[in-house]
Amino acid sequence: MKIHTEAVINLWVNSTTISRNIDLTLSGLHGIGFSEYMVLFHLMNSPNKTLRRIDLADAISRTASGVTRMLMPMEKIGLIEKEINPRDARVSLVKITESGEALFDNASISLDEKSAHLLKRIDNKDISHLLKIFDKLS
Amino acid sequence: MKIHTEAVINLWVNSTTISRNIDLTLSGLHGIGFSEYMVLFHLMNSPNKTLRRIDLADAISRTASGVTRMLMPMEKIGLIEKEINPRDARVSLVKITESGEALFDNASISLDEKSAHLLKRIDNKDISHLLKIFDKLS
DNA sequence: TCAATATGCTTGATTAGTCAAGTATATTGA
DNA sequence: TCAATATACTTGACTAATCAAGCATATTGA
Repeated sequence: MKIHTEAVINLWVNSTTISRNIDLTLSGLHGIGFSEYMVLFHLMNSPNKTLRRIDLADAISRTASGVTRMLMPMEKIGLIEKEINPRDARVSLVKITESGEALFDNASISLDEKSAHLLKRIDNKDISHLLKIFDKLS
Repeated sequence: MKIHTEAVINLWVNSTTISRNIDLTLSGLHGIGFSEYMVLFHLMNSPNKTLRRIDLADAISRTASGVTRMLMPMEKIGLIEKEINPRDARVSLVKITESGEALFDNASISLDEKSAHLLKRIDNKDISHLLKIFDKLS
């Protein structure tokens, strides 16, 4: 078997297992899944903590309609809010709320713990190497 | 941000992008998604090319009912078939068919090409290192 | 021995996501 | 200028997966 294929399969297997695990942890403790966490994560790391829906879709590898559906309950429970773009009326901006930020901060602590646990068999040097490799991918 | 968390997030982001890409390739060329390919993959690597549904579920990080639903169309189009376990009537074994094997072989070629393309920016030494790190995870 | 529990699987109801089509607005180029 | 095209988003119809409940069979321990 070709090593690239082996790498891709291993990537799939491990990330599937890991994200399932994290989904369970986050939803149990904070009521959101890994995808919702990633939405908040991208918002937190954006200028003005605001993003266009289409860019959000791109960031989390989902379609525009997937994002629309996903944000509906998140807006309902007050994690995010809509903002208008005065320059372009087609655009609907998404902004994280105060309570969204608070939840994100708490969820981040849980994620830190869980991540450390999930990767406990990998030493720090290998983790750094892993990050360097991922950097080359993007 | 903690490096373990960063690694987990990068793993998620990259594997999401990559599996989306592979889904498109495989479904366009062979009519199956990455998950279906992984089912065939695990069957091919099992003694007798046969597995219990519950072990399959475990291997691809899905629930038992997810596997039941997923295998229905795969059986319909003749990629897999049911086998009885004479020792335990609760169990329904899954076996890959001849035509399933043929499709798997063809799909593997496409996957090889696509994987090489997706990881083209990573050199072979890094790929090997990546595999070693993944080994430690399991 | 056989009631209690555990295991393997399927099904009904629900949720999450996709695609294709539609709406509204913006941009482009003859 | 303004028709043609492109972009951002939403919606309806569908597909895929989940969970909880249920059924059948196996295993366990008093």
